[in-house]
Parts: sequence; structure tokens; C-alpha cells
Amino acid sequence: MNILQELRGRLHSVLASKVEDADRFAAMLTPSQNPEFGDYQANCAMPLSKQLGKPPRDVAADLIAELDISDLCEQPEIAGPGFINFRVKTNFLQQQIDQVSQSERLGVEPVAEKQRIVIDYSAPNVAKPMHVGHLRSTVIGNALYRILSFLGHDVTSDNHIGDWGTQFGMILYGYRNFVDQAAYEKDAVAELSRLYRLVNRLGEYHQTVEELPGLEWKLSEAEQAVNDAEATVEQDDKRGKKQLKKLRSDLESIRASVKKAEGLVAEVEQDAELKKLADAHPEIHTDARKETAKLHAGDPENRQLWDEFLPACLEAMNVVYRRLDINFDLTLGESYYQPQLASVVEELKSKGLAEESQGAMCVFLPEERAPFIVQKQDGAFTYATTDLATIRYRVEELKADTILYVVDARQGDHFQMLFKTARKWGYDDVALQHVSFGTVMGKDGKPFKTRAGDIVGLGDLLDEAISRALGIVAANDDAKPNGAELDDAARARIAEIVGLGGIKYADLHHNRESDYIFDWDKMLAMNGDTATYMQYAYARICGIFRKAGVERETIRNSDQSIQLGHDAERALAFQLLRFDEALAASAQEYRPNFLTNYLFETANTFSTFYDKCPVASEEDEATRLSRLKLCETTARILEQGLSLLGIKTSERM
RNA sequence: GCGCCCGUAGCUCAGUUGGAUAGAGCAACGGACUUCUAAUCCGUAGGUCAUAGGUUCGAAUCCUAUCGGGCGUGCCA
Repeated sequence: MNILQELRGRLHSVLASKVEDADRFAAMLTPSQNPEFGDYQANCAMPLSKQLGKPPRDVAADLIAELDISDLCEQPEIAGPGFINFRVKTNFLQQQIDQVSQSERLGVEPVAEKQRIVIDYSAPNVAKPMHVGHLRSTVIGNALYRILSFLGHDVTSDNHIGDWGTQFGMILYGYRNFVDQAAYEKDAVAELSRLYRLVNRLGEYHQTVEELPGLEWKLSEAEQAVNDAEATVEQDDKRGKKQLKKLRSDLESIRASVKKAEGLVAEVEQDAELKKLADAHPEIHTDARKETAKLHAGDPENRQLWDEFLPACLEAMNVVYRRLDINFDLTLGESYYQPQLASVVEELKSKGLAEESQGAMCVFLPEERAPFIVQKQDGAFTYATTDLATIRYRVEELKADTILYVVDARQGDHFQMLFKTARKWGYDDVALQHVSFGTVMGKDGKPFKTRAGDIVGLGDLLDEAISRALGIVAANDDAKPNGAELDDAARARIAEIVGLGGIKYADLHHNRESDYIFDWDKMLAMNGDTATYMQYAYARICGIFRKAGVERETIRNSDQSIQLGHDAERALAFQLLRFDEALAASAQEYRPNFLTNYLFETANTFSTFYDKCPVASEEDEATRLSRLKLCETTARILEQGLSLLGIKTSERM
């Protein structure tokens, strides 16, 4: 039973006879912020006071008088201006926790209204190896997939990989002109990725060389503007000062881009080899795009190369996914929709949504500054077109009720336009949701750059995490009071669980909306609010079972009912009963961090219990069994909860 | 220029949709291992919630302005 929901329901039925929007007021019943105010609190009496024309405390008293909750709670108390505080009866907790301890689903009821949900996440670009920037979408998306599935929804994960865009043209161009055949045969993916970076770099070089004079001119303009403003702005001219400041910051950003451009050019020019290549390929930028266009147009040679490259690229991605224990129901990349794109544009045209502008087919949306381009001047389709085709497919073939896009917040504008266009196009029943997340920043507070070169690849990141974890696992094992108990194989296995768990958890426990700073040490720290803390709590529970010499199965089937005599026992039972609440909140907002918070609190509450209440050595048999049951339920909730985040546990650490 | 997001303890972050005395984790300080794993627990200290106004019973949360940062902004995805 979801106690919060139950209480809200009871309050709702009282409110319904008094006000129209009972839902809104019932929702004001929330968990208490502070234990001294009980377990739950209702805050609705104050706002109702106006509507009902009574002092809030009187409103609260009226509500309490009509509320039928004596089976769940002690007599509610009115506090402060009109808060109603609820304290759940311990014998009710007892009866509930007994049920949950027997329950396969740990007290979590499957949703009443099952939805068909497609989750679009991870979606790496096959041309570039996966790096730390891909982590968030992958980890958050997979957690949502697991949570929504567990709640009983019909969920399909779809990896919408980038296998058909401009970046593939670069690979094709690179392969044609620069391939090192021996390297390609040895490690195709590494070589292709080198080729991609090379072509990209040379293209950028030429573009930069072309743009640099313009940039420098802009720089001198900006310098002039600042000088002029400095000369004319009066001391007390607030507006002028503000403008001056703006000009200065413009100047700084232009200066930075000039510096960056010069650096880029210098890097190529100082490298004789690179310079030679650059001179030999002056049109590389457009030529690479032509390769893309040829591929799209069905050029047999490019198609053949594509067919050859793709499996290797996919396999490289799958290596990482296997390590992360992630798999997809579908992997329908951009290329899958390629045959459908022309018809998308035709439909948009025939419905009068798309029109030609400057040689491109565009959908113009009111309130949007830029057009939504569905076909470029050169005839190529864009990701906008692909995304529209994908929506059509997911609604018509997959019968999706909801589509979630777990994608970087920087693409927010794109999704705004995509969703608006889709609705106008006729897909207005499906719920389209951009589950956006913030940028991963470096320690300097600046975003990771995709092509900076010194970015850690995802594979290396995982290796590093596991090797650090191994050090800690070994040190901890060596320090055990009764001597080490793990052999090398076990240590290695646990290090993997701890290392990967640490990485996933570091990402999931942030509010996904905010940017966060990527920090090796924090991510792999083995104490505090980390996956390790919960994994450790789980392992300690398993240690209790070993010590007590009982099987978990036996504990679960015992008919000893759970007793909550000690504060720590009551607190733990109450916490365990709120698993349902945490999952519901997490699913409602598509925010795994609600679940990580819950699990951290659960492990914390358990650790306190562990400290205060002996289990295996408890002499009173009923108490001992009761506590074993509490432990067993805690273990299952930690295990299940972590598993919904894609994090594993070990019985020994 | 326009649009979106952000500013909370020394650091990294929460804050359940407007609720009571703003919370965690690191780092600091002080306690707790002959007893189920001290990867732990208990306690202390640390705050003008960027700033200034406003809305109301009540604001970190909503509105306005200012300051500071990030991102995006017609053919990359």
C-alpha cells in the first residue's frame, strides 16, 4: 500500500464535499519535513480558510472531524497556523511491513493504467567513439526504462543511433583518401574514428582560414566600439555603462574565438604532414558533404562501404553496453527511416505545413524564430525529418502512448519545434516528452568539448573506475577484523560491481535538469552518498544472515510477525514502506534522483538500526526473528532499488 | 538582439510544485570498534538561499528589475 496515496485519498473524500478542486488540496498532504511534526502533514487548511471563510485552524478541525483514518493514524494534531500532522500508528506499520516482507513486489502495486511507452535514449553517433558525454543519456534512460517497466508499463527502449548523417560522409571521404589499410584491418573502428577526426579537423581548418579575416575585422570593430564608448560614456550614465559592459564582454568573446581560430590554424600549419593534407584537399568540407549526399542518393559504392563499416561500429558500441549491462529492445537508427523521409516531406507539403524558402523545405511555426528545416538546399534530409518519421513509426507501428526523449537540454529548441510540428501534422494524441538533462562540465566549470581530443573515452572511464574500486576492495578486505575473506577472482568481480555502480550513481543522484561537474575523485569516492554506501549496507545484511546461519528463504517464510519496539526498528519499517512512494515520484517526474535519495535514506536508516539493534546475537528468539525479517526486507528493497538504477550488489564486499 | 536554463554552507549538490527552525555528502572538529564488515554510527561547527523590490496568512520556490554564469539561436545532431 502507498500510505501517502491512501491518506490523500481519504482526505480527498472529505474535501470533495466542500470544494471543487479537491485534487489540488489533497495533494497538499505530503511527507513531513521534520520528524517532530509526525510522518505526514496536510497543508491545505490555510489556503482553504479563505474559500470557506473560516480561520484555518477551524478548517483543520472540521477536516479532522470528518476524516476517517483511525485505522492508519493516531489522532491528527493541529499545529502552528493550521497544519495537520499525522503520525502513522505503529501497529499499522507492523501489519503493513509484515505484508511487504512476504510480498514479491515489495509492496509496489503495478500501475492501474498501463501505458505503452517508447524511451529514446543513449543514441550515440557511430562515427565517434562513446565518451563521457554519452553517459548521462544512457544511464538515465536505462534507469527510467527499468523503473517504468517495474511499475508495470509496457516499455520499449529504442537506441536511435546516428548512422546516416553528415558525420558518415566524413568517414567515407576519409576512407577514400586517407585510410591506413593495415590499421583498418587491425582495428576498423579505431581507424574510422581517426579518419573522422582527421577529416573534421581539415574541414574546420579550411573553414577557419576562410572566416578568420572576417573575425579579425569584427574584432577591430569591437575594439573600436569599446574605445568610442569609453570616451563618451559619462560617469553617472547607467544605461551607457551597461552598454559599455556588454560591448566589453562581446569583445572578449570575439577575442576568444579569434584566439581559438588562430590556434586551430596554427596547429595544422605547424604540422607539415597535416598542412600537406590540408593543401591537397581544399574543398574537403563540401566534398565530405557530397559523400553524405551520394550515400543518401543510393550510390552503390558508398552504400557498400556503409554496409561494411556499420557492423564494426555497432559492435564497438555493444561492447560498452554489455559492460554497462544495458540492452535495447530496438536499435532503429537514422538509416532505418531513410526510405520514409521523402514521404514525410510530401505529406507536410500536401498539408500546407512545409514550404520552400531559400531553396530549403521549411516548416514555419508561429512563435519560433528559426524555421524547422526538413530538407536542405542540396536535397538532403535533416534530423528534423528523421525525427518526424520516427514519431510516425512509433505511433503507428509501435502504438506508443508516450515517447520519452532522454536527450541533452541543449536540444530543447529542436524538440519544441519537433513536437509542435508533429502535433500539427496530426500526431496530437501521443504524449511527447523531452526528458532533458544538463551538461556535464569539467572541473573548470566549462562544458566538455566533444572534439577536444583529450576527452576520456567511455571504455577507459569504466576501466579506471574498476581499477580504483579494486584498490579499495582489496584494502578493505585486508583490513577485516577476522582476516581477508575474498580471493582475487572475487575481488575483481566486486570491483566491477562497485566501480560501475559508482559511475552510474554519480550521474543518477543529481537532479537531471542541472549541469554537474564531472569529478573522478567524487565519482569514485567510496564513502558518503555513493552507490558503494548502499552496496555496503546490502553486504552487511548478508553478513548477518551468514553469522546467524539462516537462509533468506527461511526468514521470509517464517510466520513470526515483525515487532517495532525500538525507534530504529520503527523508522526502518516506515522507510521500507515508502518504496512505492519513491518509485511513483520518480516515474511521475522521470527523475531517478528521487529513487537514489530514497535508497540513500534507506541505507542510512538501516545503518542506524544496525548500530543500535543487534540481530544475530539477539537472545530473545521472537525479536531476533523479527529483526532478521526487517533485514531481509531491507536487503530486497536495496537490491531491487539499485537494480532499477542498473546497479548491482554483492553478498560480500 | 532574441530565447531557454542556472546562482542555496569552504566544495559538490538536494529541496516532493508556496509551508513550520533551508537539508545531505565531502572537507573541518569531537566522540564510538574484546560484540552481526568502522566502506559505519553519534555529535559540533558552518547560510543575507546572487541583489533589490513586489504578490500573501507564509517565498529558496511565483512576478518585476539588476548583477553574475551556462546553453541555444536557417540548412551539424
